[in-house]
Amino acid sequence: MPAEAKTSAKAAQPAVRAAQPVTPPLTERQEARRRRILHASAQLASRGGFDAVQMREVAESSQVALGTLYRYFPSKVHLLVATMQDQLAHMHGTLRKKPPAGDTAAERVAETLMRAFRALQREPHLADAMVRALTFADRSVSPEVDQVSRQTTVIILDAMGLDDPTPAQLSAVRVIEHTWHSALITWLSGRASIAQVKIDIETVCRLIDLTSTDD
Amino acid sequence: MPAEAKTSAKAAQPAVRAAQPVTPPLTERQEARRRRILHASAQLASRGGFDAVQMREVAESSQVALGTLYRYFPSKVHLLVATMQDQLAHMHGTLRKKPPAGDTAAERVAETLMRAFRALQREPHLADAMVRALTFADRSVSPEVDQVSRQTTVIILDAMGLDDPTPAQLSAVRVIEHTWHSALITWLSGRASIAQVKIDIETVCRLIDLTSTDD
DNA sequence: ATCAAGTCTGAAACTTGTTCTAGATTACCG
DNA sequence: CGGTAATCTAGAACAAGTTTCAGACTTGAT
Repeated sequence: MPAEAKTSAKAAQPAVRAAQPVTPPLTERQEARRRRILHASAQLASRGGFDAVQMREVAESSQVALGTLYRYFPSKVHLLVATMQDQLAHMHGTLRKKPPAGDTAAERVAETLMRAFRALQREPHLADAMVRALTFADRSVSPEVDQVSRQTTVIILDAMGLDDPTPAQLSAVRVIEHTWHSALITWLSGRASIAQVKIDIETVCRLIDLTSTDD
Repeated sequence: MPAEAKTSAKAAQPAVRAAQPVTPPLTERQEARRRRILHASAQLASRGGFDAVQMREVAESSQVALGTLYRYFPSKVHLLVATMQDQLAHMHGTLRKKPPAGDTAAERVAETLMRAFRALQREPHLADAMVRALTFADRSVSPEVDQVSRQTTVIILDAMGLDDPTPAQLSAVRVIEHTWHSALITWLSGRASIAQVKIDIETVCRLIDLTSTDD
């Protein structure tokens, strides 16, 4: 049974279950299919954003039957969130190579996020598709969205240079993530400029300084 | 021509235009129709959230033809954002009556937001519909979403007790709004507890203190 | 009161996400 | 190799948002 296909229908189990733990063995061809699907998804998204990722087209592009696509990713949102996980992994790798150079944790986090932001600016449609999916996701996608969130947290903590953060620091990180997502949305929907997003990120990163002295 | 019907199609004008300025005279019956629609929308949303607001049902409930519904609100998202504007106005009125009592601006803002949060908890499905619509909105809804954002800003500045905020304070307010929206989403999708949202709000409100001393 | 323009209605059509089905194909076990 | 269960395919079918259209109704101006 392919990766995300655990919660197959959206009417069934109310309970949450882990997304990582057990990845039932994927045969090579299945792995290849999964990869083709994600690739097609990213490609279509890079063109027209969320709306351009049409399930029939993804299926066709990736040489897979519609039913199979739905077996791998139980909904369009699942697919796009998985696409985001994929891209995030890339980005984390890239970021690791050149760690941010700021003096303070706040500066390094801001720099890291701005770097990520510039990467998103290169593929604004892709960014649109992924971010919209992420915020539109309902409970049935929670495990996957949570995974993205955890991954983001790791990236930020990395930038801060922390191994075991205090609760106050985790709160600050959560708020930074909130701001990050929401600022992206306002940018994507044309309600905020790039400069504005930069300011917001820098502003929220000040919270980090607050946690070293205060609380 | 009814209120939001300015940008009638989504393929037409790329330009943004004001939502408030000119409200071409609405006859009484039109005003009544608009009200019925918003009422039906809120009612359906209060049951099953975003998914339960089905355009055909809204039309039927409000005794209006489907085509008419679309003339008043060019999409489901427009409708729900308008519903949110409506509810926000209510809330602002309610909040005005009992201003928050905290000593610092940060406390008052946090208290105000928590009060709003408790109101949303009373109608979680309605909250779901409105917030999901807000974050899912694409550029064609920008003016309306912006209006909601401005309204929220006013509420927060009210709580801070400010007349003309500095740029730094406006940044802080924007970050608070980001956090507010995103925290709501994590709560609505079951990824964060009420307590967690409270902490996030309190955390981000500290930024306000930062703007009085620093910068 | 009457006419023209604009609005509203009811119903059908179209689009795209999602589900379902019957029949091939593939993977694995003995 | 043969059999069986799981997977995949093609395609129809369904659901809900959106568009379209012909005809009835309102409104406002003359």
